[in-house]
Amino acid sequence: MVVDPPPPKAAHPQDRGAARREAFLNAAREVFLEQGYEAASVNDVVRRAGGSLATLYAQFGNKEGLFHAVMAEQYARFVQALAVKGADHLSLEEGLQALGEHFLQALLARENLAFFRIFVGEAHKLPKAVLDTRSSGWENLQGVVTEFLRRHQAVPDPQAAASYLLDLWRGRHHFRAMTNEAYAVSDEEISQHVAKVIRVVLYGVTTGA
Amino acid sequence: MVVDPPPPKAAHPQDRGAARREAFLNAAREVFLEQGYEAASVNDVVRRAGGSLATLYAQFGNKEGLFHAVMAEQYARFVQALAVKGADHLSLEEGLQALGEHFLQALLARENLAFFRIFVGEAHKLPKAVLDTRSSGWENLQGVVTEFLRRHQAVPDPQAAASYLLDLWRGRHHFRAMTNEAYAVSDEEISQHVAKVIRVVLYGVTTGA
DNA sequence: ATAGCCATGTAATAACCGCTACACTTTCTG
DNA sequence: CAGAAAGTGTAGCGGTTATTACATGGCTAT
Repeated sequence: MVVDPPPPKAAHPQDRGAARREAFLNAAREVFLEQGYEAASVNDVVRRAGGSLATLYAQFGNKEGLFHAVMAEQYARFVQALAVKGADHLSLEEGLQALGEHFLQALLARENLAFFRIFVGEAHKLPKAVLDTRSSGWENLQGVVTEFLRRHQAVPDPQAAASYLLDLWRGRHHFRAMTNEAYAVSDEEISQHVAKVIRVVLYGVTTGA
Repeated sequence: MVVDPPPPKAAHPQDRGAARREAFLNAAREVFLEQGYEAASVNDVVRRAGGSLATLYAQFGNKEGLFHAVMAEQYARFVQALAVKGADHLSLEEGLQALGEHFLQALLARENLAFFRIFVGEAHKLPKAVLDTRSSGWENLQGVVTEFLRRHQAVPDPQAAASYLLDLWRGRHHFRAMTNEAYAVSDEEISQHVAKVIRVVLYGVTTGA
């Protein structure tokens, strides 16, 4: 055996490092999302995650690097939660209803609300890599809704209508939920709100009343 | 002169104290709005305002008290900026246009955007006195728009239509402006956006396209 | 003028912060 | 099994923080 298999070498240390990294990220996510960037303590993260402070600094460089990693991961989760594929075979109203409910549920999920709070307050110190793809999830969803409207030939300007749908779905609850942790919306309320917005956008305010 | 005039005694010290308080509040507003609560330093506030650290603590108790005072004042300013009286004699479209532009200009003003950023991130540590009246400005404006629509008998459900107008006016720009300091909207864009939303809500998506 | 009051300026306290250094143990590799 | 590499624990450094204490100055009223 003069030649070892080139690719499959050093499996364990990578796993070990990845496990440490994941533990750090999980603890850091808790701390950052519930305390904010400035109030969060790196020592507190290590205290919760176990392991050593030195290892954390070896992996993320400094506090800001850890914060960036947490926010990038959290943003990716949110985008993935938004990405929904089904609903193509549904009718116009049923499809929009499914899209809208899924969208609003994601927006109002506790973890994502905490993420948005930090995001709004600390956006100025996030790296461009996160900021540049900032609106990709949103525009992606808007594209899905636009395409759905276009396929059903429901409105003359699908792009504008999709924008109105998303803004109205979000408008009523998102800001209030961000600024008030006790603000709760039941599934029924979400469902009815989504349905009403659909009627208003598709058929005008006279039908929605 | 055995009896001095009871009310008008000690005029100067009150003025002096009020002037000190105002100087502290102005400096604190700058510091808090541009640095956030945690990153802000009380000594920095005193350095900018002049005066003494001891007097600041005598007036506001501690850092949180100073923060509460700043946020309450700033919120009052925002509410007052929203409160617009005129536009009663205007036509339906012209009146809504004036209301919408005024509303969006206030929402997107630099100082108010900074206020919202702190408000979203730090709402959990604001006193109830501020939080309870949190939505009063918004609901007040919604009431004005509702009344305006009702007087013109423009729609069957003025309350719902007013809600849609406000959500759509705000939706497109507010969140983006909060998370991106470089996000700029020209007066023309605001005017056109407001007008388009009015057409959509009043006459449906078919006309707005 | 004298006594009292309040603002001032400055210094000190005590705690916590991010971060680094270092000696030690564990784990993997050749 | 020897040695390299990586993880661990702790202790400490330099700095900043909110907050308090205190000695000093200017003002008002008697």
